[in-house]
Amino acid sequence: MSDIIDEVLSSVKNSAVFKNREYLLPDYVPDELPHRENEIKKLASILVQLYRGERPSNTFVYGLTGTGKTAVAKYVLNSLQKKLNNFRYVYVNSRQSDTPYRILADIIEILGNKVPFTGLSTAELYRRLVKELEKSETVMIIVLDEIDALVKKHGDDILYKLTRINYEIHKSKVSIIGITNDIKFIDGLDPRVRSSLGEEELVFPPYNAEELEDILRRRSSLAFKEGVISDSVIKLCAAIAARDHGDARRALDLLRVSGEIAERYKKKIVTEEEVERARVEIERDRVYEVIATLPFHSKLILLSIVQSSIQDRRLTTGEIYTRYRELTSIMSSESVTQRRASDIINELDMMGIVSARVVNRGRYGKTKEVVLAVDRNIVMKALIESDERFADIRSG
DNA sequence: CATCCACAGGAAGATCTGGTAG
DNA sequence: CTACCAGATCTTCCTGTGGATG
Repeated sequence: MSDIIDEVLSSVKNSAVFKNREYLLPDYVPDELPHRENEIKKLASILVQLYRGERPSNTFVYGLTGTGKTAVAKYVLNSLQKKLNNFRYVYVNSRQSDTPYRILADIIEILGNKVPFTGLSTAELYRRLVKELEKSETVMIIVLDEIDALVKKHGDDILYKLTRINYEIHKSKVSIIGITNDIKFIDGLDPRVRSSLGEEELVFPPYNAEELEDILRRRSSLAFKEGVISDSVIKLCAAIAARDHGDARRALDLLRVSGEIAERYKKKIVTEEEVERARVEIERDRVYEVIATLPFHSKLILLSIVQSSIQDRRLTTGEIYTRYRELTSIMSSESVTQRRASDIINELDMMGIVSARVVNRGRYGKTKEVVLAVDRNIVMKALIESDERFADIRSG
């Protein structure tokens, strides 16, 4: 038994491919951020107010995913922290902590106080945060990453409260850095929030293919052994990611998974073939994961879509709902209303599992046309494996 | 050219879970 | 114990709508 474990362990230790895989993981923050020098400079010059103990302007940071927004923010704050000791900062990812309650709880916890996981009112948490800030006399920088996700779900109320917090505290000062992928989202904000949060703005352009190549080269020389990665593989990964709005994270993932695949098949070098496989595998894993964690009725709606799709025919909400009702009656389960089903279809669309678009068919009404956007076999696999209630339902 | 299909999707609130405070 | 809270999910009720068709 332990032979097997030893074998697996030694295969990782004596990897033929990787020198140090960590450098390719998404949460690794490199010592230098190539091609983001301008952004670093701009952000630093905003935050440099801290040097005089003043509150820096609230700042909006825009840029598509994988353009280095988070990395730059963390990098600048960490570097400043080392040089100046007169401020504190909190980083909150508002996709993970996607409720007002969690945001406040996270901030308070990082400040060093425990709060219950649930049960209090947000007003109470806000009060506690104020109290916590009044304990000491510092400048507090709050970084809210991916705030668009939060605002979409819960509105801009918390943002308003956070921007107003300076009027309630006297000893400390708070400054907010809001990071967003979605530029349009600013327009939907309450004008008061927009003006106070957007005192400064910083835009991150996507990386172009050359810049991506450079980044990949630097990282792969740290992560891979000599000669494993050829220049053409780098170029391919960069090209794929550049096509997808210059997402560096995507490019790095691609490179890492390609390496993992090469390793799994006991190859000594990574070729274009592994990159292609990696691309497929990354997408498949993402889809599987998303489906497996869906709520029960969302899964049922999805199953209805799979079962009623014949080739690439587009389905209407009504057709899907009819099949869904059949399924719930077979399973003797409750069913949700069509109103809810319509929202669920929209959710599946946003996750990229189906593609839905609203069409007007004149006399034949307004509806959504829905097609499955992923391989049905993966859908079935994910459904069957994630919930035993689907175990005996086969496609057809 | 008005009609009317087959829904879209907004608003408000109900129900339930899993919690706190005193 | 009571009173209360947030958040997820869902319902009920609703108004809105582009264009094929009679």
